[in-house]
Amino acid sequence: MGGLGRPYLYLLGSIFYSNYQIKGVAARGISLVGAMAIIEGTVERITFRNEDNFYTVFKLLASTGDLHTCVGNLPRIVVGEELKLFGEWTKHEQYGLQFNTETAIPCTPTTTLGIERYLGSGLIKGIGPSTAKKLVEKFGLKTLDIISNEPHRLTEVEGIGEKKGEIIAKAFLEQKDIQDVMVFLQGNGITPTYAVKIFKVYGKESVQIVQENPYRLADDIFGIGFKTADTIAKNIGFKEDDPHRIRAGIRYALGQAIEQGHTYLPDEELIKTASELLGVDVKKDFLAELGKAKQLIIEEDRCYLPSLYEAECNVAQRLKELTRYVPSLPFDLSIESEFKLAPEQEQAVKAAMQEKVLVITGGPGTGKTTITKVVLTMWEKAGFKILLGSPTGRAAKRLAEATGRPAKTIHRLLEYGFGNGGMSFQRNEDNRLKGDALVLDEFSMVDIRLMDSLLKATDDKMRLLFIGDCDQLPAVGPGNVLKDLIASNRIPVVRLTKVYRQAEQSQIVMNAHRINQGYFPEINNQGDFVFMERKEPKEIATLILDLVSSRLPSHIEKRFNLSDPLDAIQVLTPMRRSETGVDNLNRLLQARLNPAGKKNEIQLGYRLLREGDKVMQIRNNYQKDVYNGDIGRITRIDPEERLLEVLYNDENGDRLVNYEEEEIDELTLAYAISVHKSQGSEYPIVVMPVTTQHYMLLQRNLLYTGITRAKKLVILIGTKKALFLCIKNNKTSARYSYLANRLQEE
DNA sequence: GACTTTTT
Repeated sequence: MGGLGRPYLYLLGSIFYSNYQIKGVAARGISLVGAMAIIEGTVERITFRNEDNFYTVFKLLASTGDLHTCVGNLPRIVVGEELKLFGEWTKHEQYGLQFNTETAIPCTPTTTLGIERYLGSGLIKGIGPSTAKKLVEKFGLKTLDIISNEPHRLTEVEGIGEKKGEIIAKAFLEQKDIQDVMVFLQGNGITPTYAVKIFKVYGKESVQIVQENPYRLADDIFGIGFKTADTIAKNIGFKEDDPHRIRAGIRYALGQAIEQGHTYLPDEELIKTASELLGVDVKKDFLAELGKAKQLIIEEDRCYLPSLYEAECNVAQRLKELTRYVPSLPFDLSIESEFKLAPEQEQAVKAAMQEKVLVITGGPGTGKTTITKVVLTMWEKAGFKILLGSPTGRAAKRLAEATGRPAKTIHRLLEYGFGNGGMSFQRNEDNRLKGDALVLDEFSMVDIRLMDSLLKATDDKMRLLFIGDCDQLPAVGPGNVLKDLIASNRIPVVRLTKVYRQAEQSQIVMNAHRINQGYFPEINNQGDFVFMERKEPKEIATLILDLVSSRLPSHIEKRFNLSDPLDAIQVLTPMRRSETGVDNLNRLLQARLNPAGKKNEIQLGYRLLREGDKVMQIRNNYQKDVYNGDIGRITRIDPEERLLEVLYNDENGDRLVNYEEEEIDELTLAYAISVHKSQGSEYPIVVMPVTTQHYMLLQRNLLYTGITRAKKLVILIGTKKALFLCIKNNKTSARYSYLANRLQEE
């Protein structure tokens, strides 16, 4: 049974026992013993159904006359259908005795009533309840035989002409096709959900297509990747060195590289990773072959997926086009004096007046916001219509607050939405953005694809101002856009180095700079930068708990004049899993800081939320005006109504936001959050583990981003070795990208 | 040693 996934079989409107079905049932017979039970009956009522995952709660009227509550993931179910269910009885806390269905096989209806209900269920196009009634009145128990074997006799029924008879017979046969396909697919390790998706795309050719080249599934079916396709291929007897497998594997390897941030891979490296991945020696000829088939773009030794090659070339070409046109505005000294600019900042504003495309980069506290405000004021004075955007919802909100002007996410700016048969940007080369200038903040988070979309939608005459911190974490998506623009030396750049916001003697700032330059931070634990040595992950977690629950809070009021420790202290950690990861720390911190008691709670899946919990919104919600990364406190949970209320505190003061049950998955515990999530936010005090447990994520810019989130105090806990590894690992800047070179090409 | 995550 290996590789078959869940022992799960469901036949769509099965009437015929085809070969596939017999094989399928026989194969599963082994597992239908022991704890498994079998019940049979008619579907009486569907109580609940989720069309996304086919989770269904229904009542089954058994032949004994009992009415059973049954649950399970059934891709297709209709009232009146007779089903044989394989599964086990379970006891649900709230709903009592239930039959948990693993496998459901529709039975051929055995009574005239069953046949009538089955045919009239809507399962077969062209037959409704009244036609079903007439058919059964005429043919009785033989109705189904006649539809499939003697369809011409259907005209004997009053009201059914030749045409309608044909439609009915055809729809009935289609059901049989679906059934065959479903049985074949499910028999080869494909879950019912995907079997339905596959059938929707390939129709009755599904079996043939999958048998010929299961790797096509990875291209054609959303949600099926190389791994699943490979499992299916194995099941139906594909060899490890099958050319289909190798070609698909090469593209998968390239896809993996893209997930790591590369825009291309050099051919040698692609061959090496593909060979390792497939467990087969991949010959270089395959690359050339894929190149010929346009499934790969090969430029010298660089191998690209076509979409990324286009994106990278277009970004370079578009930037060259846009910079060709050079406008100039006078630099207005009267505004400058209002804002009191330092020389470096003045230079940045001047550049923004003169350049068509400009990059301003600098760390926290170097005055990026001030500069932005001055530039906006001056541009507005010149009568410019200005667009403001950020890669994330939260950053857009902050930009709007900081500048007092509307700002949107880049996605909203480009009107991401349904069109052209799918989700896409409605602002594009055919429908460009209107305006004189576009200002983008947190530009380090923009990847090559988004940059491509953005430049396509940018009007030729529009000025572009990109603002970001090139030492922060790179974009999640592929490319190194900000760093490449800077490295190319073809785009005007202003680098802000002087820190104005934090006191010069701040060790946070000083050490952030040291780390950036690859030096070990100065640690004397006298100032605002503290390192506490702990080796074992357990010790680290314990120390974090102690610090956050008792040791720090007693200091907070005296030293920092902060009242609420929960607001003031933020635990940051590089990853989700592991003992010192987000999930575990949240569990521990919730138990310590907000233990169970008289407070109301709500349990959703594995997540437990309690009144008083510190939570974070993890999706933009424009109706509620809360954004991915916003942190608040649960003030009330109504377990009866399954409602929840969160208090957010932002520039506009306190604000209560209500969540209904189905919206609660937009929230997660936020006692500890990932460093990635913290990007763009600042906290008075940051506590962060630095341990070799997080080996893969010990990166310089991750450490840099983490510590620069702290305004007053940062406490690192872990080993000097881990800290050292972090600082030495500058690999993220070594993403394969050719954008800088393309910008330099004439 | 295998990890982070944006957008609608």
